[in-house]
Amino acid sequence: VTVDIVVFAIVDDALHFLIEQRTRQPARGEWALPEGFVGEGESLDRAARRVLEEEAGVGGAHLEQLYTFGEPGRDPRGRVISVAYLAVVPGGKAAAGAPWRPVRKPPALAFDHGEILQRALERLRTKTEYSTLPLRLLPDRFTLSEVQRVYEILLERPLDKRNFRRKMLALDAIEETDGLRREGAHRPARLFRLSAARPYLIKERGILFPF
Amino acid sequence: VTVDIVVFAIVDDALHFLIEQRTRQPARGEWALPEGFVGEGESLDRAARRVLEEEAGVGGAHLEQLYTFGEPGRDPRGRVISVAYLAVVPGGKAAAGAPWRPVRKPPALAFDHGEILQRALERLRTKTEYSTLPLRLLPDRFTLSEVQRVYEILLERPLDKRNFRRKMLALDAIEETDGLRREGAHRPARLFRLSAARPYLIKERGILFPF
DNA sequence: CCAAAAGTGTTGGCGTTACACCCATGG
DNA sequence: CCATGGGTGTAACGCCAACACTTTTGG
Repeated sequence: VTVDIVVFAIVDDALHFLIEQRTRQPARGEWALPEGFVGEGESLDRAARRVLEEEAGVGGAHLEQLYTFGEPGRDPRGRVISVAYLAVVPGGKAAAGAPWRPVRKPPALAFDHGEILQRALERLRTKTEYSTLPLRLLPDRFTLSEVQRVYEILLERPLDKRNFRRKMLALDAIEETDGLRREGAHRPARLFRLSAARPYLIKERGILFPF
Repeated sequence: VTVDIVVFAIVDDALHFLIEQRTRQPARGEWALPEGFVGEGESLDRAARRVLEEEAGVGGAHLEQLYTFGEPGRDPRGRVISVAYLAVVPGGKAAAGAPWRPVRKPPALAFDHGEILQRALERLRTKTEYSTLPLRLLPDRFTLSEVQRVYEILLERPLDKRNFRRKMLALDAIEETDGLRREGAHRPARLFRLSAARPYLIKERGILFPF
């Protein structure tokens, strides 16, 4: 049993994910998702967190279980069952030299990792619609315009500035700080942070039966 | 690695799930979810389907992966990782003598099966809001009132008849047949079936950004 | 003074909710 | 003829989407 992790970050105004070059057989030299065996006496969540930190060098990220892949032929080592995780890290922490790849044209990946990536993407995009998970892609302090840019990247369409701000603020997921960001020849932007009260919001109400 | 299955059905106008009495150690004699080891060369989905049919005697049900449980201490046999599945079967097929239990006051369950049940319930309720999964709880032919009753049981609140019918029909998930159900001293009810075109609908649009 | 991004309100339309009565049948 | 559940339409309201200009700063 292994854990595989799809780590997302925004790099250069585009959604990227993290890969590793495999150092051992099988698929030595090929690109793959960060992966590791689950240790004896180690929970799945802890294994995922460990792999994320050891293999990918990323700490404190949002991490959630995604799906479990267990097709018999998916790994040449024999029967390997892989519990896939989805991780989301702030763009700033994306180490400069790390092998981030754009999700728009991903490289060929070993095993069934391409399929895992697709499922992670689908989950991230779905959650963009009804949760504040995308806020995890932002650094500690951020402007509302940056939030909007992240949502636009994920949804792949432009959003109306006024409507976006009104809705985002109404969620109470972020709160003002007294900081300002000054950069460039224009009015400084108010800085926000995740609100302590409800840092991660999932809207429970659905589409079918709001009545 | 095992698969555990939470099988839901409507029995006596209440949501029930299926349990089994364990015939072997560990936890012999206790109640538990239908469970089985994943065979060599068997995919997880196929293992789940097999367990569902062999252990629970249910065929042709809707089946989907739910979550993977891997806490080190969850099974006294040692390290057992369990891929949990959610199954939904028509109420009619609920074998008369089968050990269905109401989800409202479930019996004590072995291992961490209580937790698995809770997560399955949460998923089913969430999907009730934005998909037509609940239609799988109905028999081959059904009336609109029966559909409404199922949704009311799952959501635990009454729904307006006219609004419900309008919305349900607008989804194109069910279609009229020319059959009627006559029972009791009142107007017969039109029978419907799952529509061939879109038997399982998930609304993609979310709450946050419909604009 | 100019360029560039930040910030701010209102209105029309559409979708949702609320609501009450007639229909068809069996006994 | 009466009891029972099946079946149907509309109007008011609230929410959402569309839309343009002023503010603040650096150069």
